[in-house]
Amino acid sequence: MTLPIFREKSDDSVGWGQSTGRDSTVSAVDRALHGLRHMIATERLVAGQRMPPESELCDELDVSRGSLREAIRMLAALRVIEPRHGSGTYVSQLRSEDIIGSLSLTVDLLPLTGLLELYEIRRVLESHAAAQAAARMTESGIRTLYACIEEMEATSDPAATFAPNQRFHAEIARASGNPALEAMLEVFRPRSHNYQVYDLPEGVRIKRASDDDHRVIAEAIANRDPVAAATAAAAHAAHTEKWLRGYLPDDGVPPSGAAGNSA
Amino acid sequence: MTLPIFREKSDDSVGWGQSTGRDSTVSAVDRALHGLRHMIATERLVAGQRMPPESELCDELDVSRGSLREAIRMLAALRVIEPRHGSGTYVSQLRSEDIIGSLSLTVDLLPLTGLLELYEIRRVLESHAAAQAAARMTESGIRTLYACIEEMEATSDPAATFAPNQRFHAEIARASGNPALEAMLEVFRPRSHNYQVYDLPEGVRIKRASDDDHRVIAEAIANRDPVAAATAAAAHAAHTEKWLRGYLPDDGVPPSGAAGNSA
DNA sequence: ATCCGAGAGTTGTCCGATGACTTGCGGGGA
DNA sequence: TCCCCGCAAGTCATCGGACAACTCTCGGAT
Repeated sequence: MTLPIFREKSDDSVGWGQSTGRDSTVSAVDRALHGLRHMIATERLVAGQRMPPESELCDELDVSRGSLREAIRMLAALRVIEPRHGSGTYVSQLRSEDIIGSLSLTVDLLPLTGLLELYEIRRVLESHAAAQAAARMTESGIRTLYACIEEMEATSDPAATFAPNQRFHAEIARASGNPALEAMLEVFRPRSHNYQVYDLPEGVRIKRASDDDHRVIAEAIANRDPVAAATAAAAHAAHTEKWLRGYLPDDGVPPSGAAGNSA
Repeated sequence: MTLPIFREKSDDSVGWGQSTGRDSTVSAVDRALHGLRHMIATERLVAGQRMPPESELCDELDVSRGSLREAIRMLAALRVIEPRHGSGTYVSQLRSEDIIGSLSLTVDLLPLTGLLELYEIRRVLESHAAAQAAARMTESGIRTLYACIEEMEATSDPAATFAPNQRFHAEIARASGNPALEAMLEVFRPRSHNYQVYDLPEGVRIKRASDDDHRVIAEAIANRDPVAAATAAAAHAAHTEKWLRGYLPDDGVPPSGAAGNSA
């Protein structure tokens, strides 16, 4: 691997490690964080490798063990490293899906307005994934899609539709062949169920519309028609987005009568 | 005080630990992490609010101060909370662009194969943003685009093209009107410069092709033609992706079956 | 050859103390 | 009266040490 001309950015990560220039403007945790990150960026530590023990890292980075551990936890939250009790701290595989998966803890905390911004992204990506799936999905995958559809249509219980709905979309995402895309759609999707649109007064109508959407998507994929699949998936995501937007005026109140939508 | 602790496991505690599922005993840091997250999710702490001091949180969550601080750092790395020295720890604004921006520290660490997976996503999103920009960008924004283009074309120094290139794409992203989309493109973009494609033997040709791409994109946006803008932006991203892919096959191992990865 | 226990190595957790920074309050001077 | 300054309380930042919990290897016993 001589090729990757790896240019470590010179933003604020120069001269880490020497205690003489202990810049008072940089906190100890930042020193440890950037120091560890630098070790990985420069491939001194490679994916899957066990890192030196905390005591050595403390010595090299010139921070206390407490500060070092806080930096370690930050990188662990970002799925860059993975501490194992009693064994050591390991660099993760650094796969794109892992990195993106680090958002799973936080998207649930977004207010509805921020969530809707993510839904525009989701709509575009879901559409793209469906197009790819139309070209790549296996026959057995397509059969799985229809199995999910039938399972969803067989019940009107919102809780029972959750799992097959997840599987349906996950199957399409996986067929896209891009793990990063799959992970991103996975992160964005589950939140749509925190607001339980099926419990609205129009729940029955909404569920039927959703079922119809799923059939159209599956048909397009089965017909190997990427454009139709993309269109259908975008429409489906747009529907969800529209229903969700109904929650905007007052939080938690169904928008039957008090819908003062401004968008 | 002596609360029996929150035991509502079956609510929203999914997808955060991919380990082999040993949840019989929960570590102290996990208790603190989920406790804090739960306070925010249930809106006991709202965006922008100052959190209780660490001593109180330690008492309530029943963890030591060290473990609590590690949990705090994890949420801080995810941009959910923000500690301020001497003042207190505050819940962030919880905007989608903040959450997505937490990836900025990690994308630089991805190996090239993972980066290429992100580039497929980037291509789709850049295309969408360009289409939106064609419909929404102001006249002054369009003038800025051309100013960036001229600045880029005026030099052949890779370092000098970096800034205007950033501004060009950032302007289009901002014109999309979606802060989350803007942040995501911002996260994905800068990495393209860590591999300095302009320093390749074909650098001159590549740069000219890139300049041409930028002109086509700007023309389409100026003509208020979303479809043309989307196409041009997708083509531009695809070009970058192709050049970057040139770094891939480098090896001491013969590329049998293209690394087995289902592209 | 297999099983198992001891021991070294490593991370997890807690405690106490001190430094650094912010903020608000009140005193002193113009 | 008004403004500036300094003090003090509150809070986070950092350090050092100690012990517990866990993993893994190695050597002995069966």
